[in-house]
Amino acid sequence: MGDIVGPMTSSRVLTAVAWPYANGPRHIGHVSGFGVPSDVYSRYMRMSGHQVLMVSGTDEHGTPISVQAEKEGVPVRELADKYNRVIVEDLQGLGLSYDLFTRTTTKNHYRVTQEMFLSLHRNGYVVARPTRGAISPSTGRTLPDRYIEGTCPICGYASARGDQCDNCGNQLDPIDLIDPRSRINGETPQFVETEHFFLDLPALAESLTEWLKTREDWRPNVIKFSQHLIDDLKPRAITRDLDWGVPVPLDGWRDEPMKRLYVWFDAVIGYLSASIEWAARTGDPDAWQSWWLDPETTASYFMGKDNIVFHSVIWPGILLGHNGQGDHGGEPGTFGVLDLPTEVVSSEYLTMSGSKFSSSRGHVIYVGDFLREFGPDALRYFIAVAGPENQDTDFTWEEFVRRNNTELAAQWGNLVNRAVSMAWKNVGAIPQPGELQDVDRTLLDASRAAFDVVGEALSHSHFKHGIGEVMRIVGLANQYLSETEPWKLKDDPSRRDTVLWTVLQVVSDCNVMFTPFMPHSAQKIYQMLGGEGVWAALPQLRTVSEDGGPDYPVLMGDYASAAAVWASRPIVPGTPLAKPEPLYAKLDDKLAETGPEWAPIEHEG
RNA sequence: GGCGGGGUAGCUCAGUUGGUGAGAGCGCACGACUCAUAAUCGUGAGGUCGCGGGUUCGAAUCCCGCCCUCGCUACCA
Repeated sequence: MGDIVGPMTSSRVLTAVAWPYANGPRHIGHVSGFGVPSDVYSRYMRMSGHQVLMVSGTDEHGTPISVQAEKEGVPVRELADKYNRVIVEDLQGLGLSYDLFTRTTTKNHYRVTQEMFLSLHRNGYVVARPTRGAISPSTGRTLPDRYIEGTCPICGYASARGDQCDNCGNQLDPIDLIDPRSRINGETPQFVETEHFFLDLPALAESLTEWLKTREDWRPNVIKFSQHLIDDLKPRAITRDLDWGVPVPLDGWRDEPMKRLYVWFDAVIGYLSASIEWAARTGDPDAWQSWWLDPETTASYFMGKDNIVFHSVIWPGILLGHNGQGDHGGEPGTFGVLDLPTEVVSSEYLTMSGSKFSSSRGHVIYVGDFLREFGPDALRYFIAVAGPENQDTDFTWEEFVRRNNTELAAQWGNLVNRAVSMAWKNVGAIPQPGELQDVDRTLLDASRAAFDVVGEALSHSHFKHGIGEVMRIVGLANQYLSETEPWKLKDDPSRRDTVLWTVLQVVSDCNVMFTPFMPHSAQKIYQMLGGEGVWAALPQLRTVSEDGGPDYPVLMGDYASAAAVWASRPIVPGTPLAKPEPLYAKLDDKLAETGPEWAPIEHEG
């Protein structure tokens, strides 16, 4: 059995995955940033014996969802329901193994969010103060800076955004714009004095700094960016003038129709509320505590780089304040002394033609469309091997077709196919090996050694390195077949069977190591080699109820009972084999030139 | 403007704490094999490691300056 490598000695792992925003369907850039990496990590951790709790949900509050609802002419809750379901189905289709994927519009989430707020308030880390902000006169809602445009007071550019002028690059305050107007409906914003609650980050700065000093193994961009932010913290408003969100649970505020908690304040609390909901749904309401109150638990957060500030500063600040561990102390809050993040893993951006995915510019490939045409493992493979792990990465159909056809299908799929075919044709079962030769042992040793190398890489979220090492073993196995030429050993069946057994064992090993990356095909290969039952469990879509609230869909799954273990699994000679079917379909080269109908490549002209 | 990431073979990228003659895949050329999804295996061509200085016995790898590019810049999510 392969050792659990690296510093991961704790047995419990909390995988906290960024919450997709439910104002529309998600594109492949989103899932390449948080979805697939967090799932590969969680599946690996489960296979190596850790108890994993992987939670997330759709983020459904905030101005953009209200705006989108008006645009579509539906009530805001209806809009949230619609995109919640679309996103849930996309993530299920990808095979992301959430222990619970829920949403922020549950009663449970409202309760947990309000308790967190109250704990912070009691400890004095949340304070009310008057502030001036823009609102829409027709709706009374907060108008975020970027929803305001006008003429730049510095350069005279007519379409400057409220926060920054795209023409001269200067940072702006929306109140300084000449002739300001709302980008939503063109009306003139009203700048009003209003009272809001602020998270007192300066009162948490010292504690945050001390904590951040202990975080040494984060990706460099995350740690540097965070340290820089902490040098200059200002109090941050955590309420908005809005009717869509979690109410402020204080007298005088509770029934105020236009005061709600800021969407980001409630969204990060989702990690905790989802854990609590998960515990309740599994019949042990206190089970979440093992992942939140035990400092030995590893808590790994996954997100795109635009979310770093919320996970490395704001959320830890909220936790410290709740725990009474800020610069002026306090009492542990409602939920006890909660663990801060151990790892904050941030991805860069998947770009298209060098720019961010953008639905408004037609630069978008939706997850649902992609899955319908190509299936989950082709996308998962691509993201793992060519995703934006360390730097912005351009998605091209040409690259996707090439990776799929020459790597996934030709190198790995064909190895499985040729090995199983030969054994099936000659023996009809997994052959009985004779005495091993050096060439056999060399390949087997390389394959076994890879478990530690790949495991080490995955435990540190080095996905490209991990999957590259597995592909290297696949290459060694193809070389091995060229050298040993089992198809020429008809007059030496014992040697032939030894070679076929060897290569099948290595196919099995590679399949174990590919399992976190491609659970769907891993299950098929497992069965192809005689395995029975569930090897790599997939998430299930369930409809659940909540007292006093409407039913809603969630993803859950019974992953612990799956057979997958991170170790070489001895294949059993004599196990009957069937004629194999190709696992990975090759794509038409024309796709590389034209793109699919639903996302055609635009040629310049 | 400030901060951060990149700039390595035609393309996409690896290159741990500076050290044997700089790597992989794809593409290209030639060859081998024919079990397999016309897959696989071998050989070869091809690089001033963005530019200019510096530290060092020695730098793609450290320091300084510059150029190009992408992103972030917190009350957008």
